[in-house]
Amino acid sequence: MPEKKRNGARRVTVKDLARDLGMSISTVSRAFYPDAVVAESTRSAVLKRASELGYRPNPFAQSLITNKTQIVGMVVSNLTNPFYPEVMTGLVARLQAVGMNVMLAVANEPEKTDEAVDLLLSYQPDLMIVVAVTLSSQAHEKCDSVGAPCIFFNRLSADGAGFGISCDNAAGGAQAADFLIDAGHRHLLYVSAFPGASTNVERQAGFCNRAVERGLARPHVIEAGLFTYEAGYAAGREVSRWKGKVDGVFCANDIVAIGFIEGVQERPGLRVPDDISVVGFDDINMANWPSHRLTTIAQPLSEMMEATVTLALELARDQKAEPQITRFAPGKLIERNTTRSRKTKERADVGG
Amino acid sequence: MPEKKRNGARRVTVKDLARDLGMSISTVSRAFYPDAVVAESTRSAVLKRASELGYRPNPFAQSLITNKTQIVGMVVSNLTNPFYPEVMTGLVARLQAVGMNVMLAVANEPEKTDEAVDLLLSYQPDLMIVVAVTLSSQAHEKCDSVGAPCIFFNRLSADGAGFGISCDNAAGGAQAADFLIDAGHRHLLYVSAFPGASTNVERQAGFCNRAVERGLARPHVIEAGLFTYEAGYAAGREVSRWKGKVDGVFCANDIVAIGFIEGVQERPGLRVPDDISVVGFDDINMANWPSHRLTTIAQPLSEMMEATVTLALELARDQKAEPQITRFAPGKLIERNTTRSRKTKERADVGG
DNA sequence: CTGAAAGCGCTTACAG
DNA sequence: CTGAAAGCGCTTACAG
Repeated sequence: MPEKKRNGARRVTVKDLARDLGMSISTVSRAFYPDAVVAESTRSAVLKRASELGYRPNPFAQSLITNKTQIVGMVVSNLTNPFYPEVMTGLVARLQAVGMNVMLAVANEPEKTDEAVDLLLSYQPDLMIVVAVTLSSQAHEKCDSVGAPCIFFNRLSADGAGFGISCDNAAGGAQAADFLIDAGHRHLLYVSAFPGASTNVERQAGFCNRAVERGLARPHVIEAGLFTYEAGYAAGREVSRWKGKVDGVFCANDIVAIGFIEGVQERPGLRVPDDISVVGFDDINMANWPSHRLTTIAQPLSEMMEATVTLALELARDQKAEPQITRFAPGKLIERNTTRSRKTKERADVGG
Repeated sequence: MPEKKRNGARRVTVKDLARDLGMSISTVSRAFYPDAVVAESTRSAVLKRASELGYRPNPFAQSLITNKTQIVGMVVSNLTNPFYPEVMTGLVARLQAVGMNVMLAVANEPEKTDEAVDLLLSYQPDLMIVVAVTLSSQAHEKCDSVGAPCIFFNRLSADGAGFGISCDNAAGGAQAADFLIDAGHRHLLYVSAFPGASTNVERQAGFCNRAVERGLARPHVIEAGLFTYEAGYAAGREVSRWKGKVDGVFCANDIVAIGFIEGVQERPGLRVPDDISVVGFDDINMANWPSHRLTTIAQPLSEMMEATVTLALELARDQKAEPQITRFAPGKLIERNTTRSRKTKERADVGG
């Protein structure tokens, strides 16, 4: 039996429901819009019967009229950093809860990002959420021009345009510097990840500037290049071969820090935290595993995700015209086993 | 300026394009369908102008007619297992490449799975891909009944229905048993994860049955309960306190194995691999990190993903009526640092 | 090979 | 408060 739909179960439409209820389709339709004017008794009758019959308005037909799709286009990359699966899951779950659907595109190769955005855009998402991706300015403009404003989550857009939800990374960097300096470290190093990422730039600036403010030499910087374990590991190996002394390290994020620690310990006799203290950023789950026990600064993730959903809802309703960047204060530094105090007795006494 | 659309850039429609080209909208429309009969010169003219003007057929309007959406609904959970971000990324990228869009739902709480599926279904996906989720049979039936067949990736459906892409987990389990037994282990243990998962059941059966075939006592089984680091860790701690001797362990997957190893070593003097060998399953990236160097069996992930995309394409075209399960042979066991031979001299001699 | 017309499943002014 | 009608952007028999 070819030429037959996979199965007979035709979807029930407004027409069916209207006939069943002996009403016009206009009335039935209105019942699904809280703001539409319709007798309360009519509405409840419609809704009741609809759920019995399993009727749901066809979102495609709806969007043809309303120009709203309830779709959010989400562009992600680099899910090898466990921070992002956490973000994705949290965001998608929250968005689902308010009735929005997430259409996903992955942009692992930067060259393909624009293409991925295009594909997404053909479904006319009400807005875009960009996670851990650097959008070309053409792509960004295109989104805006078809009416899908972009929210940049965590990493902000290169041109500073669009909506942004992030944490105060500079303050986080400063916090890391203060912690290391207070604990007696004098030879600081920043392990940079992707140099084009706002998160990286801000954490580095916050860290280095604070060190200088506190009277130290400007910290060394080594460029790992990416927000990955492998990049951190390679940086760690390199540092392990340095002549110059380094006693306190702040890494661009946790996964880089974890890689760095393993890389730096490749040199026999070089130990974390005995010889070098290492601080990460994000507080991913793994940072608390017994094998890592990484000292780190937590991102205020729930707040950031809530704010994103709230903003998404506003944007989907065409409000909130003015793009703006919202920053949340990072959490307190969580001291675990990859840092230790280097105070001499004397200094310790002075410091209280 | 309220009451004004976010910006003027109205999307260009067939009508616009037809007028511009001086053709009928029927002709223009046909140009986008390779099978439609239209003069080649006409088609290329249309396509050329379309790309100049940035025209793309509105997929919503299209799907209203064709009943095809090019959307695949993807249900995932447990992205804390790094295996799944790898899967998701790979699958989404490949699906994108063939022009399909992925609509994502996360089902972290089992109770909410049906709801998530419902939301997805309202967008009439051509098919569903279910990853690491146990679907209720109602949910599964509902998908089928609205014409969205399900592909279960890796973990098969509880009722064995639907399409499935998996690896031969039983063979993998047997492989683990052979490896451990050949290396002189005699006291085997299987660390079970989620007992309802087909992957878990099959790996366990393959492992235990092979051990018995080879003349050993049926291996012990400890139920960690979930496919997570934490579950593996807890199981490891418990095993570390056992009186009975265990020398060879096969864990339901890598992340459980990594947790198990750290948990079991909590007991002073108990070492992996010196006292206990541990084998995982999946060969996630992390298994090869210096801190883990986990002996494991790789999944034939690329093959599995390719097969999924091929099947998805067929299903989207209404072919392939008969649900079936496809299994790929697992990779060879990769020996790293969490296992070692326990052969006595004598036995080693005998074994060659 | 091309065009005019019907219709997919909805929403929304417009009357009443 | 409700209904008839127009129309969103497309595709696809049906004629020619």
